[in-house]
Amino acid sequence: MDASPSAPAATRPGRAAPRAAAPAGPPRPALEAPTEPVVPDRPSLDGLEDTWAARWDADGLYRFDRSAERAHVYSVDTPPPTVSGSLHVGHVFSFTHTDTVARYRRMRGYAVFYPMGWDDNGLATERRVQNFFGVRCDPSVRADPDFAPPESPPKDPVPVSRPDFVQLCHRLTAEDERAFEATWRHLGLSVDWSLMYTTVSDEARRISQRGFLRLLAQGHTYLAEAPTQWDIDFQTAVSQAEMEDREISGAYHRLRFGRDGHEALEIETTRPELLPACVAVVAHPDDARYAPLFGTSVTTPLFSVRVPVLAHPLADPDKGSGVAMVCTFGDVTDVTWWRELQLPTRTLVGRNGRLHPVAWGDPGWESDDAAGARAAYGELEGRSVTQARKRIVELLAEAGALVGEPRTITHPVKFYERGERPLEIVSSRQWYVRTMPLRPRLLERGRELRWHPPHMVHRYESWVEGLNGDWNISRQRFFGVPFPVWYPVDGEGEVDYERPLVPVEARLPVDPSDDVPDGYRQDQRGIPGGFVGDPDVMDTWATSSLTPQIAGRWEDDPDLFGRVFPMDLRPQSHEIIRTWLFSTVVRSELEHGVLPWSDVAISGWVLDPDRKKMSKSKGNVVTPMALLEQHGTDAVRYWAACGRPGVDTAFDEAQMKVGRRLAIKVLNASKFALGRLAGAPIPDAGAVVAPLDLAMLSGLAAVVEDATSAFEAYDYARALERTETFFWSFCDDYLELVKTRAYEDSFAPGPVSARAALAVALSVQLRLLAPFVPFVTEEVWSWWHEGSIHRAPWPGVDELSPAQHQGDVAVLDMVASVLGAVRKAKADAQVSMRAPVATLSVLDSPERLALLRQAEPDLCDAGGVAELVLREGAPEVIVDLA
RNA sequence: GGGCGUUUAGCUCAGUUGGUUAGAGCAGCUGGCUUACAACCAGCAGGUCGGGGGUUCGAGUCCCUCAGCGCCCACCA
Repeated sequence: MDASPSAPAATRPGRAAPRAAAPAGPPRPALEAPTEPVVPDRPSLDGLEDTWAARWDADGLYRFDRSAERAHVYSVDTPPPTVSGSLHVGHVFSFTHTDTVARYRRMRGYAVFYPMGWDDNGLATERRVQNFFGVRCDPSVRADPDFAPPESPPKDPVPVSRPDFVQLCHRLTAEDERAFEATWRHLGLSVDWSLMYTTVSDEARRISQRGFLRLLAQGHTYLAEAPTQWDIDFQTAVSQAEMEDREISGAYHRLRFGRDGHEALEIETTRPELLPACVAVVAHPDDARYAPLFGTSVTTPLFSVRVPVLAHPLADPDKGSGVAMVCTFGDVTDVTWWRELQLPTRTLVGRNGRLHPVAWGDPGWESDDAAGARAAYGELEGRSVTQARKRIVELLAEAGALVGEPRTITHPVKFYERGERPLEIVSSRQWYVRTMPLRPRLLERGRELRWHPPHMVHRYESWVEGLNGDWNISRQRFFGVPFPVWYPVDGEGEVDYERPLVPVEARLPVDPSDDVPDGYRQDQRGIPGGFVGDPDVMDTWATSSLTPQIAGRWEDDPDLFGRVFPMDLRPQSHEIIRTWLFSTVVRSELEHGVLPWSDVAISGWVLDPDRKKMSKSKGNVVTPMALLEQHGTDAVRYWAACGRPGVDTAFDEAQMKVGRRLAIKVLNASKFALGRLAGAPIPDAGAVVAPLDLAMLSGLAAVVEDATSAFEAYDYARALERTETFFWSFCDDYLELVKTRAYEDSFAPGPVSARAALAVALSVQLRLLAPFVPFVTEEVWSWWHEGSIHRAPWPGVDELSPAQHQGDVAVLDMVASVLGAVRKAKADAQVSMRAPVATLSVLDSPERLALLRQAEPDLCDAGGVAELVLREGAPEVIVDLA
């Protein structure tokens, strides 16, 4: 509701009581007096984007006022788009939603902190750089001071050094970012470009590294050698949040395990190639079939390795034969069994996805037939997982250890979301953030957040509840934020991972592959008694989880940070709740002990007309700039703003055409209204006395209240819908009804009332529409105001006084319905709407006729009615055309 | 397997605590150059509100159940 202290909390019969006192907001901006209207002869939408975007920039219109106190600040944790190509229509959609909210808050008087960031850190960028230039990062290549990328991408990628590769990343992202910014300006996003940040900048790297060091100092992060989900193509570890299931085809292979003096034990597996890595077989503790075997051992075929038969509740009696073989590591269940049953480790698959050499017969690789195992493994070693699978099936069949034919199935397998081959689990050393102990707290925090729409909280909760391990933040990649850590090398040349060397915060950002830890010299790198730098970079989310801190310049500018953090709004799409939203909550909780924002607004996806998510791979992506130029920005924004919060919305050019019509209507209706106001001082709302005018303003007051409460609830779409509906009936009915009276060259109360009502109604409606169609409303506002509409106050019902106390909406409704009957009669008679009506007879109740009497002349003028007869009777309208 | 959302006119969608004959836009059809707007205006037609059951004086709205579609999560041998 209106926060202005001058706004009377008036209650009227039949209207809901004012809502509970709004939280202390900023003072309402003053509404400047209009100037003499100057209306173009032929108003047009063409070129408005360029004109006004340049003007807003020159005027610093959206500059954040950093002197504002926290209670008067509205801060937005804008999602930084990934710089790996181009923006798409989904960005336009969701960023428009946020922009309408930011514009609303600004008009409410808030100092809006609305930055833009570019996420140019990470694998997506590496991939784009590789393809764009035709290069491949090879850390073993030495940096070339005269390095230049190939003129055009060659067939075979050119290996380049890590520093040169990173330079190319910077170069390409900088180009992309310029194009992105141009698109956003054309879209009219009201961001403060002086707050722009990138996730690979020195500032972002400093904050990211500082955040890591704080986690380390407080024991929230640790280094561990452990089974790790590994992408064999990208050659990097992957966290749970970056994994997805894909249904692929596989096959059950039934294998025969030897038992001394007994019939063979049959087990089924989809990964027979991991048989050499088998460390146990398990069955369910309650499975009577296998209970006698618990505690005994069986022997693997081909490799003759004795493995124990163990009981574990995760074994499913209904799956396969009810016995599973445990390998290190075939899947995450193997990891669980390995950990909980304290099984030995026999790793097979290397980081390149091939089976590495194994010392059969040595400790850890004992076999009853080491020579046989060596021979069998010789057929597999060096092969890829799929090749090895094919070969071992042949070997098993030859050995008579394969029962029947493999049964083809389709089953879900874990993939890296960007990857092309199934993830393998390898043992590796990684940095982890302790999220598991935090889960109950994180669930509480999730419930404290205000979610828009509310049901999105379920996605967060199911994610947190389903976490199965701490957050792995190490990535074995090149273009990212390095870990600010070195390790001492002892006299034997062994790296001591237990005592990492860290820099003081004042040194950040550092690159440990280039910089030297305090107390060491560069020539001690990699030698006994010296040091080595941590070779990895952080997970992209380890940096992106700090966007509130980066945008708010945490520690670098404490005054600013104190005014914007915790932030008010996190806008984002639902697909990254488990990554960006979750990780941001984690970091804020660990570092600051608070939620990073009070509200989160989740936008839906843009679907193509076939109801599929729009994506590049389907080739159905329309570039935003082309769209904006074709339909006009306001039209595209209108389409976007019609998409309900959190609801997937069809890409619909027809809806953009509707938006364009609305924008044109705003021009034309304004031209009409303001044309009547030229040449004399514009009367204010106090001059509105005609019942029809008061009725219209009363209706508008209800729209203002509705639009305001909708925006407060982040339902921009409802605010637009209510405003738009009113605006069209305002044009179709009210403007037609008052046209004649407003044209009258007179200062009698009637004509003055009409002109005052037009001025007030236009002013209020333009401001209600400004967050949605910022260009056309600014254009029209400029015809009769000095300043920008986007710094004008959001309308309050007090502006429509005294109308809200005296108006009766029923007057306008009644008159409009009779006018509608007149129009229908003319349409039925196939005559012009201008055709005269000799006699218009209205039969109705005395009460309704009384409503009509209050606007008799307006009705007759609008309908071309010569004689109006009002009679009591059963409701009927008789139109007697001349 | 668990969960969330969704299903209203040919299409895209409103429908806020249950309350007259269920609304809008687009597309369609019929007319109209009307000094704000022909990039316009007026009018018409079009729906057993996914199926079934229940609560109620009254259900698109609340409850149960089934189905379709979409998504999220899951230990996937």
